[in-house]
Amino acid sequence: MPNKQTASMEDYLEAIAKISEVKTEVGVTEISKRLGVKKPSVTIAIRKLSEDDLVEHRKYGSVALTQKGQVIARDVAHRHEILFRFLFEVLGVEHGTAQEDACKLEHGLSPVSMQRLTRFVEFALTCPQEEPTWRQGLEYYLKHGKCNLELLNRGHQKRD
Amino acid sequence: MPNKQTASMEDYLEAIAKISEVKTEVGVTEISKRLGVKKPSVTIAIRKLSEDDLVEHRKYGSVALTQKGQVIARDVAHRHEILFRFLFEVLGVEHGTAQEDACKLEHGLSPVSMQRLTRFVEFALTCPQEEPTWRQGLEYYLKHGKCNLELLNRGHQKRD
DNA sequence: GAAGTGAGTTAGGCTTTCTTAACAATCACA
DNA sequence: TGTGATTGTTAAGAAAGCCTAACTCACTTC
Repeated sequence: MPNKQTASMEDYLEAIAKISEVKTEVGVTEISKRLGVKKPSVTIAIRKLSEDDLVEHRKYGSVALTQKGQVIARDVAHRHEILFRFLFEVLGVEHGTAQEDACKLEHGLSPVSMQRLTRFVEFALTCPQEEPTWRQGLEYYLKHGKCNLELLNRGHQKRD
Repeated sequence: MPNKQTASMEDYLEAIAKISEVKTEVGVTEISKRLGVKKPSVTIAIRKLSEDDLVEHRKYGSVALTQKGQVIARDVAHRHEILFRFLFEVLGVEHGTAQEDACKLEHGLSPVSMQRLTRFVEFALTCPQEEPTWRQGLEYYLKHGKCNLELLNRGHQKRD
């Protein structure tokens, strides 16, 4: 039972994970700043996560993810990462916007679609290194809203 | 002032629009079935939308979108459509899942990203008709998780 | 060791969205 | 025309998330 969490709770878990990459102690204030919510909201969220065994927390102490919490946090972060890369690197969306959008989308995509998107992003960023045409064609299309026919013709020859 | 609506209200508007494509009268029960919520929820939502001048509604009568309501509904439907086509036609996600996911994502994407995605989907589905390699390559990658090198080599020759 | 400061918590309240249960209007048709 | 089924509405309330205000705790500093 991977203990399905709400979008909001997933955000808290993700935030805690991100902060503990950088700091040894994760505090309520830090989480509150990162997520743009007030401290009481954090306290309450932590209580809930704690009841679900996703974080470790003693009153007035610092917060830490449990094993279970880490699993979910990693999953969310992964979803975020993929979406961000898709928006930023493939579609060329501006950095900040891509981050914001990834934050919102990361909770709505089914595992199946996520898996497909992951593959797609990998494909887009690694596979066609020696085949510049389609990424170039995409870039052109994103910019101009129509195909670059010249590029298309240049890029390949009819075989037999 | 385009009267920013919540995800939920957008769903109601979209549903009303979809139903009125098929039926002359849009009823509470119909909306309720389509969105999978109970009728009182619909009544309340309609009251709210009515206060915002997005739907026309007399007690016990049928519901209709106003001009303003139609604008928003069309926009939501468009976002849905693009996301669906991306998931279904480009990524090959199963029809039902693609619909569900599109429903969730359609509220979270910024206009900028949406515009880019639209372009991308157009590009993917129309441009490379004479250039089978990249879609084929993608298909292969989605299935096997790695590049089809043979296809890559077959698809183009080094120029000069 | 008392006082002040910053961090964390509790209490109470608001909004959104949904629910169930009970009531009211409308319509079809005998 | 009256009655029963369908449709729509009201009332009351629950859950999730957020907020402000007011409190408590812990830690530093003199």
